[in-house]
Amino acid sequence: MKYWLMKSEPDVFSFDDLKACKNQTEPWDGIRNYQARNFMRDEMKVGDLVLFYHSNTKPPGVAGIARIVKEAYPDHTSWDPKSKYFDEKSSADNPRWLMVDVQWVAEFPNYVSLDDLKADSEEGGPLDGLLVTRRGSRLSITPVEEKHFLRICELGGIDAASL
DNA sequence: GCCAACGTTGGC
DNA sequence: GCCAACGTTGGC
Repeated sequence: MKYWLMKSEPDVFSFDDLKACKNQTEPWDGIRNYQARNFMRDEMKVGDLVLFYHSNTKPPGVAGIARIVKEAYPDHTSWDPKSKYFDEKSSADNPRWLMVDVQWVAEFPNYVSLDDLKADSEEGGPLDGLLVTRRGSRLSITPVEEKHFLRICELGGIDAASL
């Protein structure tokens, strides 16, 4: 099993929004970055756990845990001219973009802010090497090492063994 | 709202 | 295949 961090702007789609979805599950559409797409296509499996990160908000940080419940399949918004995610180079016959289905799992009792993450990301710290705290990191889907995932659960106040 | 960092596009 | 121009992300 792998671990991931996925960014979403809460004004667009928040962790609470995911909880309110039918079956607490929603397709993660709109990914238009090849590196992120390739992670979904090549590495994401059902059962992988996801840190749900709120970007472009105050403060940015991890709101809780989600889970991959459906592996990569074509993102239909990419060939819908009415969608803001429309890409004229994508079609149903030859889809360029993919999405996965994500299910809400548990909210962190303690929101883990970006400052909290940074505080542990210094050299030799428990989150040393975490991609999201690297300068200039803009990738919306990043892999997370197991030890980092466990530490962030600890900061969030959730026993990872209970997931 | 600013802007640094990074990705994509397209002319050559 | 290079790289300048442009667009986007996302913290601040």
